[in-house]
Amino acid sequence: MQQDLHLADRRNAILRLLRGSVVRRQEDLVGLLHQQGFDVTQSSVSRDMRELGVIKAQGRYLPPGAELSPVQGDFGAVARFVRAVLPSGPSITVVKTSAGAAGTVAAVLDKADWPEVVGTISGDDTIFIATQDQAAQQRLIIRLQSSFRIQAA
Amino acid sequence: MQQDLHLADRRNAILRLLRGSVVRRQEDLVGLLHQQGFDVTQSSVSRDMRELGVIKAQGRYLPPGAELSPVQGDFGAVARFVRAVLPSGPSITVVKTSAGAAGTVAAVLDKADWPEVVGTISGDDTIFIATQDQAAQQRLIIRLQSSFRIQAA
DNA sequence: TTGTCTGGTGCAAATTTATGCACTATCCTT
DNA sequence: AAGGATAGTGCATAAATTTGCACCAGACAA
Repeated sequence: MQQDLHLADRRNAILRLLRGSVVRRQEDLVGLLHQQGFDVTQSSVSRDMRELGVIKAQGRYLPPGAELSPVQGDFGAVARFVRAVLPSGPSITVVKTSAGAAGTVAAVLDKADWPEVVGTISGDDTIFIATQDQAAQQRLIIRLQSSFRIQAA
Repeated sequence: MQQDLHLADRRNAILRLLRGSVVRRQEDLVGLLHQQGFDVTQSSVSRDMRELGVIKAQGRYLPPGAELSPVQGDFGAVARFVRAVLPSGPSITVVKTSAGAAGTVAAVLDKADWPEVVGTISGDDTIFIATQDQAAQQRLIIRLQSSFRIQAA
């Protein structure tokens, strides 16, 4: 199907559109494509999405490879300040942040009010989080890594 | 809500389940959660998905951070062999692969039968792709980068 | 204790997305 | 040239996900 420019061009256009604008529904894309002269229906867009490997996260579509721009609530806002998550003994977990950011990150953690957390105290670039036992500590670490998008130890 | 173990534990369970199994529908997750003793409906799972920042790609749900293990068709299978995509003049694009993988990757490209591609030849770790002109070359490069998840030059 | 307020939830309806089917254009093979 | 595969698509419908609303339980203040 060497001369099927329509399909190929449309898919390129979709990738471009996803990079440039916030697309929440396939119908939105149909509208944008129409503006660019592509006459297509939601059915085909749905198929294009599958073929292109488009991702849906946080309620919007993203081109493959555009990873991690989306974030979850407050965590995303402070994730970039988090440097490491480390266990200390069976019940203390230490979170290292960039200088001066500990308080901000700790505030978000406190607000989240996770059940594993018994208490937290924070310095300038370090947060200590106390959990009841090792099981809770492990759950907490998994959760922290997930929330801040940190690669597993 | 410090003692709301239900919600917190359920969300941890969801993350764990998403890591361990292929979940294509929220109902699937409802079933898996029931097996683990969580009594919950699809409605809540939908809300959990949003809160957790779960991603849907290639028709399945993935935990945040678990990036793109899934792939699009054949491309994903060979993506890890692709080392670089480079333009050479206005119509030739060179794809560098790991040793011995060029043939395999080229086969996938040929099968894809993209409209921009005029022809390809491959050696041991290199593939030359000919396009009609620079415009086609540019589209091709974008597409290759997207398909193989390579960061833009 | 009693009245409020809030978060979490299920239910059912609304909204969105996926897909079976039919149709068309092309490509291949003979 | 004719016959038979194939890919791409729209339409209509099925399937899946989101959301408005009401309710309930626990937290809190009076």
